[in-house]
Amino acid sequence: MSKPDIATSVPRQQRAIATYERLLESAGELLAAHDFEKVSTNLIAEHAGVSPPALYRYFADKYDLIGAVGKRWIGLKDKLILNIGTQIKEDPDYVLTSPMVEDLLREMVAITEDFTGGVAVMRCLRTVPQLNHIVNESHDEMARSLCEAATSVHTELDEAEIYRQVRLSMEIGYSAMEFVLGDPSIDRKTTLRDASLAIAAFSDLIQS
Amino acid sequence: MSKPDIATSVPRQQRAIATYERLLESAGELLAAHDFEKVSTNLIAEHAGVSPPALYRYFADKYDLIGAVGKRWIGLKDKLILNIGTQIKEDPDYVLTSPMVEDLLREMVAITEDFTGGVAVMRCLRTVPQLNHIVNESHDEMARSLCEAATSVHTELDEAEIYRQVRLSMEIGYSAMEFVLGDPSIDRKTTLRDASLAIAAFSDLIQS
DNA sequence: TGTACATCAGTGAACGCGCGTTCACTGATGTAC
DNA sequence: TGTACATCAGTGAACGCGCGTTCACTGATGTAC
Repeated sequence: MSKPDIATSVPRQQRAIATYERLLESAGELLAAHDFEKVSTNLIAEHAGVSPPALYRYFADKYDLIGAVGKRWIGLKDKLILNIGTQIKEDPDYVLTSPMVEDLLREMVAITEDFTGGVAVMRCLRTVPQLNHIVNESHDEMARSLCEAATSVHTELDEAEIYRQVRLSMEIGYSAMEFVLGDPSIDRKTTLRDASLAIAAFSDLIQS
Repeated sequence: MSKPDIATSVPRQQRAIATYERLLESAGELLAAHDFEKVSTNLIAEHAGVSPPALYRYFADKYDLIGAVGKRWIGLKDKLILNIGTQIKEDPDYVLTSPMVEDLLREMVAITEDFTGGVAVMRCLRTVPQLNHIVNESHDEMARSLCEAATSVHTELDEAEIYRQVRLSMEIGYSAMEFVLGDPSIDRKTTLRDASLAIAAFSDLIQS
């Protein structure tokens, strides 16, 4: 699924794995420094120290490459959410509160800042039509997962309604992250607290 | 300011005004049907029934043209916000409530749907780096305006804090609009209500 | 009211550019005997 | 342990394409006398 083109191959030799990794890193570094449209395949290859055709051995096209970078970042972020689902299932008395949502947002912001080019990657996942499905699929998967965990423990909850609430929470969380990461002059702590209060205001999963 | 290049001119003759308007309309119609990157200047000109160079009489470049479309839409949206500022100033007892915010969001959604290519225009204002400043300037201007209105009437409010809250409200409102406009399967009414509750949860301007 | 003239509006053809991508190829690596 | 061979990894050069934009020009409009 992540390798749509049968012509692309998975790196096997050490040298190949190193090249693959350098391509991903280069894409991240270049996205951090330039607008998406300036980051061409030729530039990525050059920055990675390989010739342009080398890129097409591992990636079907430009979007497949940038998408692979995006999936790495989004995977880190998703792990935090999946953890919450696990805790809900394991402990029937587990309750989410808005400070916990605030911590979650802060951790996600930290992950994004640690990830090379993370802020730019986050932006262009939302921004580039060909990459959009990656965010949508992740949000959908995460919402389903949380939803399934919550309704399996609290059977009185309406699944469709919880799903909708979680999806909206993710949209709000994502935009709050983009807001604080995009404008360093914003009071980050207060803004993330407000965003968590905002989410708590309508979510049945969060104790107010 | 909206005509950065001195070589571009304002349309004077009736024929010219018609051409100018057709270019804006064409851009909107094409954005509604195709991804931003597929909407080229040549395509816009063709769709408007003029030759490509005609476009450069009125617009410095592609972004100036798309930006002009964006400013039209954003101007309609901003009028609603400015109205609220006016009401705050005129009536010292005027209080905002979350249902009022919900109505505001609904009106903005309606305006966007009525505007040709509005949903696409909204997206690419956020999406295209060269157009980003238009949204940022509008949000900043609107936040300042509301802030000034509120603090002139309620002098106990902290201006910087109110500004931050209003900016965050706008980010959340914008993303809620993108969410419901981008996915027709979402329960629109409930989601806009939740978004208004979310905003009310942290805003000192809104009575809870 | 008619005409001369300045300015405005729009055209046809072509441009340079950099993009993503492909081709035919060479060199590197790993493996079987 | 050495060698032959298959496969993997990466290269140099070039491609077609469509983009945004410009140039030198013609035709349309409005205005002054």
